[in-house]
Amino acid sequence: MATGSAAKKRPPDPLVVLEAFLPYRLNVLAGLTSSALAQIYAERYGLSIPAWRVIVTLGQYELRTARDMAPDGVMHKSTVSRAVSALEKRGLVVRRPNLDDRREEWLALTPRGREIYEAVAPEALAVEERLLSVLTSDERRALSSLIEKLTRQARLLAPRDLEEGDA
Amino acid sequence: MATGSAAKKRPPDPLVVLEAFLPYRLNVLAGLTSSALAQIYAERYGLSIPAWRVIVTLGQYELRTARDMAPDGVMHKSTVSRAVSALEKRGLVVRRPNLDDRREEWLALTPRGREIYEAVAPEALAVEERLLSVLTSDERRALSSLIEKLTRQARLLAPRDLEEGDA
DNA sequence: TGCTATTGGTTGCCTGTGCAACGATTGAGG
DNA sequence: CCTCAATCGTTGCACAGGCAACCAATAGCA
Repeated sequence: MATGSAAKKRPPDPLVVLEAFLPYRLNVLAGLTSSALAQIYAERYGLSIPAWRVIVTLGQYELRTARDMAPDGVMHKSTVSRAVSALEKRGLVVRRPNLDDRREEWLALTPRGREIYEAVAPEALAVEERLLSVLTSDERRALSSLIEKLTRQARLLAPRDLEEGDA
Repeated sequence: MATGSAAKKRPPDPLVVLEAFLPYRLNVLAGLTSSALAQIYAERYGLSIPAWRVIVTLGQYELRTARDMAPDGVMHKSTVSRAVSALEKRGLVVRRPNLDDRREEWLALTPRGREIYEAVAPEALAVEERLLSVLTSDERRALSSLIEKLTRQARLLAPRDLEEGDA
């Protein structure tokens, strides 16, 4: 009772309503924002998502190793590796050996790489701002907090085998 | 001033801080929730994400065409087509011709398909609930509203060429 | 009735990426 | 010093999925 009309024909009351299902909605939203962004960094600068992330990280930190690009296993080692190779081939990134530990290599933007970074970054921020423009400052703060809480929780539920982990 | 230490060496103040960039955060969150869910429907039932969506949609609507599976271009025609083929081969879905328009076909779950649906759906909902368990009811409502606003806006910014559109 | 445009769905091709195995280097312990 | 385990990064393999060309069926229009 209270479930509305009882047994119209066969469907035993939908268990999952896809359009209301959080993981689905998050995937759709993330996909749409990626599409919006891709218009900038893919179509205009020929960057893939991993490449874009490498560029931004190097723009942010100046000097990093490939390992640092996937802090929490967001990107796979192999994905980073290939993105870096491609960027190196295009002359946007250089590798320099780390003499203290020759297993890893330092990565940095070349001048041309930084040029691109400085061109793309503001445009990307503009897209973000256009996205957020439908929210008030309070809503933005709430959004940020919600994303953080959910991300923390999702990390607990997701399989841990994304490389070693804690400690 | 107020920006902290001024010019340590070269980096001209990071333009984009990846960890604070909304599209990035959304992608990470969506990826993690997908991983958490995949443990259920992939590892335990051998379903891909598209297959899972087809199953859920048919569990919800009982009778749909392949076209209906991608209401807003979230999934590609070809993706749906291949997912349906695979499910048909496994005997979880059947096709029946639509005599009114023989271009399209009706899709429905077989009894075995519905069995799986009824087994997977509650588990998927449980994962969703575990995710949401860190939020209060107020926060859940806020989240839902924020996702909807952002999705609507993102749809405006994303390239429209995902099939025809408006009208 | 014929002719063209549109739509639902399939398939070949190509790219991107996860996985696992590997080589190179380092660190720990006897 | 030597050996074994762990770590950074690369690469071959396989598969998923986007794109575009295509087929079949329908609709619009003369």
